[in-house]
Amino acid sequence: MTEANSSSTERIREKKRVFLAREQRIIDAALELFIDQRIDSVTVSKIASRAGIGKGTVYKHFLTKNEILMRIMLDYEKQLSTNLAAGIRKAEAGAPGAAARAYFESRLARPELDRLVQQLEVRLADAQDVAVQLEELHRTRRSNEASLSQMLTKQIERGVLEDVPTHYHYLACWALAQGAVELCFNKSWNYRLDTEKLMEFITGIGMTMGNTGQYRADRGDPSDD
Amino acid sequence: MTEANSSSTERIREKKRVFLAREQRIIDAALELFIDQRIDSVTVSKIASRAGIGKGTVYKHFLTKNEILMRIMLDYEKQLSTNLAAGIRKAEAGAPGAAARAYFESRLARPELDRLVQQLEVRLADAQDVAVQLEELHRTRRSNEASLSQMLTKQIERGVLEDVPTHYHYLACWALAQGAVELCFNKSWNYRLDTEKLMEFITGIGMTMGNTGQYRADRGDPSDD
Amino acid sequence: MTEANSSSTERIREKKRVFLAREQRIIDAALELFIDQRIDSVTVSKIASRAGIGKGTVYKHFLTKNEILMRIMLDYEKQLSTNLAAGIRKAEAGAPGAAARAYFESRLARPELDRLVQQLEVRLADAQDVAVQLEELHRTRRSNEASLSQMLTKQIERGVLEDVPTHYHYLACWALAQGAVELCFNKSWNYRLDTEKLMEFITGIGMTMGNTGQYRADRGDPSDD
Amino acid sequence: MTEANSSSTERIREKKRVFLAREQRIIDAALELFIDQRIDSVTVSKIASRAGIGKGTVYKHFLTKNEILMRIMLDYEKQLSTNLAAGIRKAEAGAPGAAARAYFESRLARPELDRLVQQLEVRLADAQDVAVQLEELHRTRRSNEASLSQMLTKQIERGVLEDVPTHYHYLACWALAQGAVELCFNKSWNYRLDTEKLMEFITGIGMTMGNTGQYRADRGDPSDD
DNA sequence: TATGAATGAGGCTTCATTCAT
DNA sequence: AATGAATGAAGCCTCATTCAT
Repeated sequence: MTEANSSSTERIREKKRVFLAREQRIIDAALELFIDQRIDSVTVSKIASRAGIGKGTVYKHFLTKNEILMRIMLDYEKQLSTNLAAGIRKAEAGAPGAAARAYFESRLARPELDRLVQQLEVRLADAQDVAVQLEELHRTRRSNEASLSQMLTKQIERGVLEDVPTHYHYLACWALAQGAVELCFNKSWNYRLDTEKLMEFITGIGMTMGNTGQYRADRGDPSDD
Repeated sequence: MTEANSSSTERIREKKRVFLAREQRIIDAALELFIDQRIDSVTVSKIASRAGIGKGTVYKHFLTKNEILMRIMLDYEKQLSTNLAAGIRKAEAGAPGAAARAYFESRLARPELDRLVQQLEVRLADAQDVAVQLEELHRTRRSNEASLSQMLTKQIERGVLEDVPTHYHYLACWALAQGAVELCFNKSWNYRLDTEKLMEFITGIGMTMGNTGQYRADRGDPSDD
Repeated sequence: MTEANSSSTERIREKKRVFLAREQRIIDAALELFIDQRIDSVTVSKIASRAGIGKGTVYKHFLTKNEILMRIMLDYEKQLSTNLAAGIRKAEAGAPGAAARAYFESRLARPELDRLVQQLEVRLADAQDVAVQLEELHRTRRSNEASLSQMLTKQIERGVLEDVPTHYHYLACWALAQGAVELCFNKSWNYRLDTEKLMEFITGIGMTMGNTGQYRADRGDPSDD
Repeated sequence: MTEANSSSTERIREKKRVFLAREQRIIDAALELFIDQRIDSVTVSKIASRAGIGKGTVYKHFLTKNEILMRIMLDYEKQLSTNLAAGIRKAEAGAPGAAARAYFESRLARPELDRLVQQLEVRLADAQDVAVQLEELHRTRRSNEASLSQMLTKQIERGVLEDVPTHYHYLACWALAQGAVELCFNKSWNYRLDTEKLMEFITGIGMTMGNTGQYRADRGDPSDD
């Protein structure tokens, strides 16, 4: 019996594993398509076909097309959140600017993905389905604010940062990162080929923006951290 | 005959005037709708109806729907370009940061419009029709680069700005402005109500970003300029 | 100018006429299909194709498929209501049973249509679109109740009908007519070929049901009325 | 061996019992769902899930979804048939109207179920699968006609009923019952709350419809029979 | 010249049924 | 034997664009 049980349990686990793997295949297929082509030219049919499954199967995993988009956003946000948290810890351990650096590097690591998520968010803004999940996403995002504020308050007290509401600092960061990502793809400018150095320059700005100027934050080689 | 000629000429002119006025009405109607509601819920029908004309008439003015979007972008870009040029002149007349300020203020004057144009650009990126016009738009944009570079080079020589390629400076500006606009509408953050002050703070950053720190750029009351 | 005006007016009228004619063609096509085959095997595509127009055109006339069904119901109900009203007038003019006869004859004139409407009603019962129109239909129906009640009250006072709430009488009528229609199509029974006489028999019952028995209502030749 | 055999037989029987019990669970689940919600919103999935089994298992019991519907109809018809037979026996034992009463009471006992069966029948009318079973259902129904006719003939001879073909009498009954059931659910009328009394009134009509008027059939307390 | 009715490709979603495990 | 993931046909609806009047 024990053997039978364990084998049955294992089979169930195996099934779950396969199921989740297929779900990931759908996500991956969607991602590839979204990055390859215009968002609204990506249809459920194309996603299914690229994932190598039938159209109907997609709906075993996601209730609506929007849920696929949502899932991509949530996955991305989770990763970003983790990286930011690590950066905040470093910053509190005495490396001012580490949080900003972590944030920028995380978002600029795969700018095409970051940009995709930005665009998905616009598209899902008014979607009735996934409205709940979207609100949850926003809440998740805001949940980082507390620790950010705490860290920034300390730096303001130490005179490193300008004495403005803490959210001025991190929202400015958000904005610059957002724009930096967009910059990577803007047809007007991307004929420039030194994107990497440019992004480093911008990251540097992100790390020192709002500084009082009494101290210069470390803008040395990123590999320092 | 002369009279007849002139009256005929006038009649033609009048016709042209009416025609152009209607074209503007179409653009205005489209703009209002785009800002009011989700971009892809704006149909040619709605535009025509709000402009007070028939759907078919729209196609006497624009070959495709995309051309309307294109036109909105071009009009906006032209205005922005004018404002920036004025800023550059001021900057060369001895007000470092004036160009950046002009740029930020121009884009942040009607952030909803700026954002709309950003989104339209994404949407038109791969459109086959209007591809030519899009390229023209990009060229227009780049045409400011020469004067910007000239101005920035001077500031670098004077030691005001970091000695990096000039486009680093203005692209960072572009990015921050881009993100600032997006910030105004992001659902995660816009529960903040002091948008105006925040935008001022960011404008200040935009004006000093990339500064060497030897000099502090004017960040005083905007009305100073 | 007058001529121009009148010709323009006429042209507009002509257009309206053509438009309405096409609308009727859609209704007719739908009706034919609904009567020919199972209700849910009738698709918008089929309707359009039988009406000789494109699928999209249907949606110029009706917002949803359900609105087509609704329209069929409303048209039918209007006719029925008119006929019933005439019957009530006759009854009040001294022909007891005339109302019931009018009602039965109206519904049994085209039983396949009456049955279709019954089925459509079931199908539309929970439809979110057309919910308003459905409620209106119900109100229209009920609006006949007042005059029916008045007439029946008189007959009760004269001792012709049993002294029960007036709606017992007309609802019983409704039920019998409803069932009679269904009877015409029931596969278990319709091997009988004397449908006409059977319906006459049932109409007779409808006219006398609820009678006290003191008087025998006229059940003679229908052409008497 | 005998023991082994008997135990094996028992095991087979047990299996059969379990199998049939599950089949009943499927039927019951389907019934509950059909009565709860719109017919076409009931899917095989829902049925299986409410029956507490897997979707695939349903297809071990029924070849198609339609067969489930068919089974519901057959079960219902069987019950109705039994009740009617009892009524006929009573009528022949001297209680004219007992058959009609039995029929009405049987159908009006659970009008929602009766109505469901009516609707299922419409839906299955042209189904290719179950066509055979449907024909069988019709035959079952008709099989009552012989005894009904016999009984009615006697009553016609006794002058109780009008001298028309016997099927006129029972088909009129069928029609009234059919309509009465529909009446219970019609949205236009069901704001009335005295359904029970109304149904009694209609049952009374059903019992006397087609009577010559020389005798008044018993319309007293139902519990008399 | 202005119009708007007509079009139909194409998008999303549902669900009865199959079949490998 | 029981399961439920996979399938894909088919339905409804939208909307940019055309063209006859």
